[in-house]
Amino acid sequence: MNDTTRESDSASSRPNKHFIEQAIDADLAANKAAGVFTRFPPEPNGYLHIGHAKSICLNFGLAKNYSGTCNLRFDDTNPSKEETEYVESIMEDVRWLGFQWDSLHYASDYFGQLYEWAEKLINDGKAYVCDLNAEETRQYRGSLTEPGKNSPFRDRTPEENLDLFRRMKAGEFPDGSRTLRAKIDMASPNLNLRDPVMYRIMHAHHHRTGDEWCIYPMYDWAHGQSDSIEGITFSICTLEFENHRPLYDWYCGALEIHHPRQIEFARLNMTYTVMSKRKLLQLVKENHVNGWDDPRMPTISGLRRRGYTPESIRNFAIDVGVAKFNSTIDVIRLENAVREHLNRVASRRMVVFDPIKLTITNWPEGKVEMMEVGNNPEDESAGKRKVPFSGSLLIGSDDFQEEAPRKFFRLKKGGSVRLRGGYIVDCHDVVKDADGNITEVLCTYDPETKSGEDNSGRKVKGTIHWVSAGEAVEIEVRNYDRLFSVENPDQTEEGKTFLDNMNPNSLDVTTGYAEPELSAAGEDERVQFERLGYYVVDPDSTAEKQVFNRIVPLRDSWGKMVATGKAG
RNA sequence: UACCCCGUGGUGUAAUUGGCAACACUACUGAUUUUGGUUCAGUCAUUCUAGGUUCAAGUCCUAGCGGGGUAGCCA
Repeated sequence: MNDTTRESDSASSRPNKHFIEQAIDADLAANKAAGVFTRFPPEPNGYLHIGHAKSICLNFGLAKNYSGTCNLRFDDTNPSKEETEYVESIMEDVRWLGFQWDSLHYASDYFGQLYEWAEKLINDGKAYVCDLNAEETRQYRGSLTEPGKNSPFRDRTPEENLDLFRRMKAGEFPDGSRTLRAKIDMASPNLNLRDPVMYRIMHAHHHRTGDEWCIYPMYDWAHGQSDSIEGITFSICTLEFENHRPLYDWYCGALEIHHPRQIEFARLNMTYTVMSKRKLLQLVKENHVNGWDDPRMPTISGLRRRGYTPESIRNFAIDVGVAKFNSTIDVIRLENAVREHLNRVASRRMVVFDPIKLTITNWPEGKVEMMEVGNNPEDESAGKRKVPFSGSLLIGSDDFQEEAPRKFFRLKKGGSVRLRGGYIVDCHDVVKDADGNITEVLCTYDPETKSGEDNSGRKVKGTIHWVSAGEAVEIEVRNYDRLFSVENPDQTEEGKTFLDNMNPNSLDVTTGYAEPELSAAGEDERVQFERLGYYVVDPDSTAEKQVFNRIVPLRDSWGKMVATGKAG
């Protein structure tokens, strides 16, 4: 499959550049930046989700379009939350999305340099060791409307600070007893500038540095400096860091080091899902879903298992745009992106759910005819496959009604329908059980109407899919739906949580009866079940039984007519 | 109630930086169709409000209104 067509992510080919590209163009033109060097800086404390995918596409895309570089850097400054499992999943997800980092880094690689720079700030009188505990620090900080008060330890001499800081590093003090703080302005209207903490004492085991350190840098102290060390020119982050930019700038200025430009954009929000790491973690830990890669999760690993293609996610990321307005994208756009891709590349197969028998009474006893059916009407080069046709077929019970409304174009008693890739059949009778339920539909076929060789001139309103009962292969089908039943799961009534908004019908497991060719589908292969939806082979498949996940259903205008009462 | 950011169709993004409000998606019409899929055509806006500058304002100015963010030793 061609993984690059249709992607208009070349900055030069798109007529209108978004505000970040415009800022980059301006800086490049003014010689304020030597090139476009970006980074994707996740904290390894959870799995990546579709919102991160937007950020990944942005950062790697910018680097690619401007012939720059993009690094992957793990922001691992808080050992109490971070794990190697997450590091590995993140690398896998970035690669799966189709990106390759120019170099791989960890903020923890810079702990030594950060420490040296901290001593420099102490010597310059720009940082001090503070003995206030967490609670006191909070009180001294003031509030949104009131200025803070200077810490009583603010005016220690550089010598005293240096001694104390070295002893902090040496492990002489217990957790939480002291911090190193930047000396900025306790009265600043920007709370981030009220002598922010640079280091806290944490006697914790770090996933990479082990027990080497017992003081760990805060985000603000580590992030910009890491950017600087790597020669990043554009440090792109989400809106909630806007208030941190003055501090980002202050640190680079105080250190007199390479000074990247931080630019903030609005993170992705999407309907019918939650995006916070905390909530995703809760869904996993409390077993509301089957792990991080549950196909209903908005995680990249979940979307991957669901059957989404990297190309469709990249197209989606471009489609939603980049701006500073805090918006919520309709999940339909994500679904459309994968439909658009799969319509072009997925082979069509026939699979019947909830079957009803269709017997062709004028079919030669025991005859099985192999029909040649195109794999993809959108792509002639996809070739054909053979589908067995016989006198004993299965069709979906949805596709038959004994007496049907005028707009019902499927099979009804006394009516006709085209069997996709087969013949036109005419229904003359039904068989019912003792309770009056239809158990079998009796038809005759019209030999003049064979698919591809039909010279009969007959026109029928509808075409339905089918499988030959004798040759049908049973498969397990997992029909997934949205995890939440409301647009904004976070909007809850008093006393309820987002969990109360979960969709109880987000997974429906059923048996499918498939044409034999489907057995050839290998792991990860995506196909369209004709008239139903796009499906992917799930890794739970065994030699005995294939398992398919529904990626997304086809648009269903008949279903919509039924739902809105316009089907009569 | 302090500071910062943001307000353009139902949704999301544009508007050559002061010159006919455009594109995509949804919805609704209709056409085509051996998938009720796909495809094609059409319809859907007092640019948050009020003033001001200007021949001309979505864009500039003033005031207001609305939304989001910020008081972790999280990132």
